[in-house]
Amino acid sequence: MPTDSHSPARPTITLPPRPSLESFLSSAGISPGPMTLVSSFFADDYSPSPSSFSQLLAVTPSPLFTVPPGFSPSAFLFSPTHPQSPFGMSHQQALAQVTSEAVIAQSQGQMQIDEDDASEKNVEVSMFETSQMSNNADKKYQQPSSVVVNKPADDGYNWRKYGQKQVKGSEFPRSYYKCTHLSCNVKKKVERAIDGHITEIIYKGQHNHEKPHSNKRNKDNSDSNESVSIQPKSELSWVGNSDSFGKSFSDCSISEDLGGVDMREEEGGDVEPNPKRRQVSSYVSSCLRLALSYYKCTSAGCNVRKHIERASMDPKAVITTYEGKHNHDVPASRKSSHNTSKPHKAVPEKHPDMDFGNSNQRPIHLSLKEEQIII
DNA sequence: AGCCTTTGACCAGCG
DNA sequence: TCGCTGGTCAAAGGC
Repeated sequence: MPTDSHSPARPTITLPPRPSLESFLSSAGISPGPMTLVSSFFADDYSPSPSSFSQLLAVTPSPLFTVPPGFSPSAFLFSPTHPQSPFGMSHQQALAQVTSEAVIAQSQGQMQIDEDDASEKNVEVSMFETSQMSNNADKKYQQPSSVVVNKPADDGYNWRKYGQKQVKGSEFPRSYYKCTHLSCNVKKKVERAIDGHITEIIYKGQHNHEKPHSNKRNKDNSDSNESVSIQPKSELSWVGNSDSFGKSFSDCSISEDLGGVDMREEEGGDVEPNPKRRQVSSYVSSCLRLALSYYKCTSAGCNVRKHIERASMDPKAVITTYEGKHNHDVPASRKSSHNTSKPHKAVPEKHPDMDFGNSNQRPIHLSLKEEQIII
């Protein structure tokens, strides 16, 4: 049994500053600071009818960047209705650029594991759709597509599925893939949400080769309608239903209060909500909210609720909103995912999602989550 | 023909 | 030791 078959610590990966990303953000007047790159994912199979599948990038408060004064979220939200950003970059291009940053970092082992600072500025990456996005972002965007649930995310490499396992607490199995490249031992696990969307891709090992060129199979992947929607995996347990997924999202009635979308800092946070953050928050809240699915924290006595919604400004964007504050600590087994100093095993859960530890809930959180890179 | 997915069985780790 | 669970193997079949 190879040593990498064990469950090692799942360190939080910190994306190092990368020039292209920085320049991209700086072009928007965004400087490094407490901000988060938020991504809402288009999810076609949420839709009752086939439609395009892509991704939406937005920026909301996060530990990574700061919204400058005068920042206009509407100017930074990329959507099909705002295909061209103020930075001369379509949202697809922006997506491609940002996501490719992550993939490059992953593939080159450049993600830095910063255990000491992980909670403050980590970017957890859970999705890799990037090379395909990079290459075919615009094209993909225009193409109708449906999610092919049985295929892994195309990250540019070729994978062979070698196993599938029913994961406790999930209706969907976990799939195991190996890189098909000769002598490359990279593996990945693909976990899926109850709705069939990929929620987490865990890479194990590093590719010792370049990404394959467009061979037939790869081309097929690239040109296929395959896409995935990935939501950051929850650190808490949630119950709920997704029955409302797929509901019509043509109207944009906003009736819920926006208290749950207050952008606040992590627990302990001292932090006064940045007006500009609120701007983002309010914008997202008032313009994008369409209830799709509701989840409730399974912890006894905890009334925190999570809404997964489709953005009205773009029906393919999925927005997660948290309502309330956890009155309990993060379950120990899940805490360990933040405590990268100790190995831990994956924790079964009923639904994928994100959490913010014991912190105040954030409405939207784009968490690019890279589980582990084992050399 | 080659590569892939599927699927049941097997193995190891852990409580 | 036993049962549970996650990870892997490998045969079978499909594309």
